[in-house]
Amino acid sequence: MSENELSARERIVVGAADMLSRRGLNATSIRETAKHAGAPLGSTYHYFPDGKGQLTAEAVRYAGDRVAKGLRRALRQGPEAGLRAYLNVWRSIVVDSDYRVGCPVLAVAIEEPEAEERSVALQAAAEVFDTWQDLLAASLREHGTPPEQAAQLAALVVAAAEGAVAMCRAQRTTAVLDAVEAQLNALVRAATEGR
Amino acid sequence: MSENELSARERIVVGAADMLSRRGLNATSIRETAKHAGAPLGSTYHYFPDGKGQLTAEAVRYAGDRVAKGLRRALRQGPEAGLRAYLNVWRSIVVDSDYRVGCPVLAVAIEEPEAEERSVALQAAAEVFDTWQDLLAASLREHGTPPEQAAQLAALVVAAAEGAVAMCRAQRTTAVLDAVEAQLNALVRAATEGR
DNA sequence: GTCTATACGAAGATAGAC
DNA sequence: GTCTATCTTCGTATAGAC
Repeated sequence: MSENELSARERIVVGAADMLSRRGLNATSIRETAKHAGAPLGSTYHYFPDGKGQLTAEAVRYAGDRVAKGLRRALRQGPEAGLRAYLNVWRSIVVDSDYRVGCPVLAVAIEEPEAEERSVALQAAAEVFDTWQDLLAASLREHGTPPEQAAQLAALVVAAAEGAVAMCRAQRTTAVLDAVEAQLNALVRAATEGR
Repeated sequence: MSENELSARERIVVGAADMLSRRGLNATSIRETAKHAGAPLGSTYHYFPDGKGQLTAEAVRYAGDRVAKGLRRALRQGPEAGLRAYLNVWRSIVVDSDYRVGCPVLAVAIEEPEAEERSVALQAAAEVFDTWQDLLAASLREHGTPPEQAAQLAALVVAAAEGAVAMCRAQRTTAVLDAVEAQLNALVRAATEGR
């Protein structure tokens, strides 16, 4: 809301997203998130009265929105450009961090919610995945891909990117990301060939 | 090693793999793993003197070997059968657990190793991913797929399955897994068409 | 060789001082 | 309204009794 520098609340959310993408949900403590943002522990419970779940959900939505924004822009030049941009985002994140950073949404998706009711953070993760898929699928449809094929291919793209990022981190190579990009590129091209 | 019932050590490893696949690495405590296996906490440090890293690495290898064994068997009937079996394993795991269980190897892959040196558990995860890819790629090559294409397609299959499992857990639907299966099936069929 | 008891730190969360 | 101090629980790990 201020012109240039982020508010304490924003710094906490951004920091939480970063920690999630490095260490996973459980290893991301509110304590350290606050410290990293230069805020006292009590502040986090002032800004996020519902505790860790609420903060995590906001961090997931923040990260999801950033990727979606970039994807939307790239998709204006067509599905192939969108795919390239999408995969490049993930490749940059992985390589620039020396294989230490991955996807914060995935990190939240793989941890069992403690309570019976569905956690708000997991809900947020599902919505982010849906958004990414829908953006890709809509663009494919607009470029001549039949609806069902478009939805399937969009799901494959998102799933493969998520898996590839995690695998590349373990293997400390971009090999899987490169292979996935080659295969998906060919698929998207074929699916939009007739225009 | 005994005929039918598992040793305490084996029960600990199996339980650790299960907890990893539900809650992730950090939320899988040695304490609870021991309790779940009916063993005292001290025992785990007797069996796994190097602590949590060692136990985690063994759990990852255990889970990886189980999947690899099933995959190897299914691949005897060709790449399409192998793909079907591979995806069915993951679908069963996700659905039978009411979307609470995922892949323990992925869980280990996404958490930053604390020390500078590469953790033994992360190393184990990388090896499991490699094994799965290699099995699929070899089968594809044996059925006429050119080597580079076989390697790329195998990487896509493993990455997409990993991502799809995580996404399905968040969304509480098998939609992504279904979409991924349809797309990969067509790809594998096309890649082995000439036989 | 197995396990009880414990050390020590850090987690989530809150009460209540400023 | 912001933050300090603290409660309670749980984490890894170990010392040393059986």
